[in-house]
Order: sequence, then structure tokens, then C-alpha cells
Amino acid sequence: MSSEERQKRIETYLQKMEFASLEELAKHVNASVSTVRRDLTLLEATGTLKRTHGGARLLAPATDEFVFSARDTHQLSEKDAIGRACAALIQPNQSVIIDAGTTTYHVARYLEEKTPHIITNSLPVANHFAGANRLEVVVSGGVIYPKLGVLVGPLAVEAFTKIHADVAIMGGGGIGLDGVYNSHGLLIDIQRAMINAAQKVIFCVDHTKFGRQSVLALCPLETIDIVVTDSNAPTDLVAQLRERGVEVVVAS
Amino acid sequence: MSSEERQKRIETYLQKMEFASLEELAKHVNASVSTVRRDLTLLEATGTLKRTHGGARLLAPATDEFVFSARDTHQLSEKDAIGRACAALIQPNQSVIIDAGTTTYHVARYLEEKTPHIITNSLPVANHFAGANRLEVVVSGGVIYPKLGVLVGPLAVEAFTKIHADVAIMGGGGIGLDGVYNSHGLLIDIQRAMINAAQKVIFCVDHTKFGRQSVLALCPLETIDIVVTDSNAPTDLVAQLRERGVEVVVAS
DNA sequence: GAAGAAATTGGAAGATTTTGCAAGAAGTTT
DNA sequence: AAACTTCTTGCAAAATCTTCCAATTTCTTC
Repeated sequence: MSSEERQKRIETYLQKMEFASLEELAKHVNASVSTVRRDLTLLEATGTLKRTHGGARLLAPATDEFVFSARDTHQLSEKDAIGRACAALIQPNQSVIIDAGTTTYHVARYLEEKTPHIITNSLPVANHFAGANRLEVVVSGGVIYPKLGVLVGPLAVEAFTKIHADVAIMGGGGIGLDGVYNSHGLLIDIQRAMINAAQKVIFCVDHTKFGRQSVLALCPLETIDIVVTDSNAPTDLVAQLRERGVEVVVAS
Repeated sequence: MSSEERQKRIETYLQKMEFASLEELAKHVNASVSTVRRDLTLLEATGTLKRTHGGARLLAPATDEFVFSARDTHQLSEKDAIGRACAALIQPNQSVIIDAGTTTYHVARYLEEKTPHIITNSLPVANHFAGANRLEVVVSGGVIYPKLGVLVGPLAVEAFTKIHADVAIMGGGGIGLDGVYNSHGLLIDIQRAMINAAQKVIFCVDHTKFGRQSVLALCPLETIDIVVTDSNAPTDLVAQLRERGVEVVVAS
């Protein structure tokens, strides 16, 4: 790979991730950290990015990106870890439904290398893959739910009733021994359609969601195959979930 | 293989890949690296590509109407003017279909104040309105066409056959006295569905599109109600369009 | 059609650039 | 302040580029 190509790749990678560590970049472009370092100094000079300790950050983040992805520093590292761990559960070439939400968005960031088929109703997820031409991304139709960037309404539900996928990667507002909860009424129908369309259901929930009961019940525990969470999740609840037959992956 | 043929092949290969290493090119055109090197120096002189260490990069990456980039500064002010003029044609509360493409994207930027209902298959347009919660935006489903950020395929076509709108704001690759042309085969079906779904059809085309015939015929002149263009459009062609009953708006 | 001229091609030697590593400096965390 | 990570700098190895040369092909001229 030529140096220019490498730099271009670094740039596009950063446009997706906003921030990336040196090791991460080196691995992604298949070069040594030294080389990436040099590339970064060059790219910094052109004004496309800013070097930081341990990595680089995009200087002018794509303006049309969603506020939530950029501003969401809430439990960032936990969600990142969950994203990585969940992506590891996906086999290459599987078809994957990705739910809307910040946690599931972080899963999407790590899915590209698996080259799966992706189906989503989340605009941020769609955007994330819009530049990649290696994988096929299906976007459900629907009405944009303001601020969240989710496609909702009958068109969205209909889209998922027509689709079959290997895995559904879901998010939720709360999880307990009696199942998963969510707060947005408009989303419930769509999420149920997603779950029905998939053979295997993975829920990604950070530790703050444990024991929380939101307004609306989404589905019982039996529906869930795997729960992915972070290391701060209450151990007793995790154990109880496992007792009831749910596989729980704790991301470090 | 003659040298010209080889150079042409290198060119088309690069148009696909954007980057290519020497070895890669040498293998592709079945010649030695030395020869490819010489070819590259020649091609660099003609301005089609730029040599880099270890390979070559396309100098002017194929920039047609539908290749979308947030940093698209190509004829920026003209497109902006067209966008403003076209938005002025829309009445409040009308339902508007917005085609994908850079020019139509600029229309979208001026539509917010009209609070119309918007239907689109363009991710950039969808993104633009995702933050605004005053207007309803319907996104057609579909598969993301890599790099373009357009939703294509049967899902997209189907969505537009179910919809009725007051106005369709369309883009195109070329316009002449025999109608509008486009270069992307996958988009033709969708664009036709859009046109059928709308009562009134507005085409937004900058001056570079006049007299150009792209690969595929999209629709005849009779289908078009209004053409919006910029002040550099050839006056004779504009006059001829008007003679044939097309309303032409020239944005200043 | 043949001999010579001109251009093209593939390869090799030396110059140049790029890359990866290591040691010390600088910064960050505990 | 100590332990740790990351950054800079210098250097040797590797890759790539330029330049030159001989072999081959193509063109011209007779």
C-alpha cells in the first residue's frame, strides 16, 4: 500500500470513529505505529486532523453526523467495550439486524471487518456504513424520529416483517429478571418485529440498565439468547440471569 | 497490447480503485513494472493521475452529480443559488419528494422554513433534517449504494409507488431538448417512481448539465414542469426549452 | 521484402525515500 | 514521586525511484 493510500484510509477511518488510538490505526492500515505516527504528523499539517496523546482526533467532524454520537461521552469506554465484545460474537457473512440506540451504535463501529449483511432502522448506523463499499446495508424505511435519528412508523415495521436475519443486536432501557424494558412507545413495535425477524437475539445493555424497569415491557427473558454488558454490571443479577438460561457476556 | 491501450487500461483501473500500486498495475496490464512506471510518468503529464511512492492515485476522482461528499465545493455557489431558487417555488405544507444528488441536497438546505412534508431516499438529506423536529421526514427503505449515500433497490422503488406527493425535486446527469439523462442505472427506476408519485416535477440542474447526454434516458421534456438552473446556463438552450413549454427558472 | 533507424521494453546499479526499531525525552497516571 | 505510557530522534534495513543499457519490436526507406 502506498503512503498516500494509507493516509487516505486513516482519514476515512477517523471520519467514522472520530477518535482512534495509534495501535488501532496501525492495525487497520497494516503498518507499524512509527509509520502511522509520521502519517499523522503529515495529516495534521494539512489540517484534516489533530494529534493527541495516544492517537488522533478528527478536526472537523462531519457536520451531518448525529449529535448523539459525538456528544455521547456517557459511559463511553463501557459502551465501546460492549461494542467490541458484541461484534466478536458475530460470524463473517452473517446477516445482522442492528437496533437504534447509542450502545448498539458502538457495536456497528466494530462490525465492518466481519463484512456482514446489515439491516437497520438507525440513521447513524446507516451513515457509518455509507462510505464502505464492501458490505451491503439495508435501511428500513420510515419516518425520522426527531433527534434520535431512528426510522419509525408502519413503513419501518413492515420492512422488518419481510426480512429474515441471523442475529438481532438490540438495545433497551432497562433489564431485569422479568425481561427487557424500553421507554419509547414508538420503538416497541419495531423492536418486536426485529426480534421476530432474527434467529438469535443479542441484547447490549450497560450496567446502568440493570434492575431498571422502564415504562414498557419489550420482551421476556426467554426471548433473549445473549446479553452483553460491561464489567460494572451487578454480579448478583448477572448470576441470576445465567441461572435462568441466558448467556451473559461481560466485556472488559 | 499497444502502449495506448495499456495506458487506457491503467486509467480505467484507477478510476475504479482510486489508488493502485505499481505491482498491482503491472500485473493487471501484463507488463513489467518499468513499463508501468513510464506509462505513469506520461499519464501524470497529461494530468489524469498523480504518481506516488509505490503507485499512483487518481487526480480527479470521478465527480458526477450523485457522488456525494460533505466537502463538495464543486460549483458550490451555483448550486446554492439553485437551491434557494427552487425552495422558493415550494408552498408551505406541501409534500415534497427530494431526489438524491448534490444539487437537490442544496435545495433541502433551504426547505426547512417551509415546513413541508419531505420524502427522500437520500441519506444526506435525511441526515440534514434528522435534527429538526418541526417537520416530518419519510425515508424510503432500500440498500445503501456505496459512496453515494442513496437508498436503492426494490424496497426503495416500492416505497415511492405507495406515496403521493405534491412536488418532486429531481436531479439529473444531463439535460437537452429530448429530455433528461442520468448515468446510474440503479437510480433510473427510483427516479421514475418518484416522478410518477408527484403531481409536479421540478428538475434542478446546474449549467454544466446542459446539452450533455448521459448513458441513460430518464424522461422526456413533457414530464417536466419546471427546470431550475444557474445564470451560466446557455441562453439558447434555455430559450428552446421555454419554447417547448417548460418553465425555466434561472437563479442568480 | 530486407536493411537500417527509431521506438519500446525489461532489467540492473546506484541514488533516494520510506519504514520499522530502539533509546532517551516528555508527558500521564497512580 | 514513582511507574507507566507515549513521543521524538537517530539510524539501519527495506522498498522504491531514477538512470542507463541491451534486447526486442515496430517503423521507415529503399
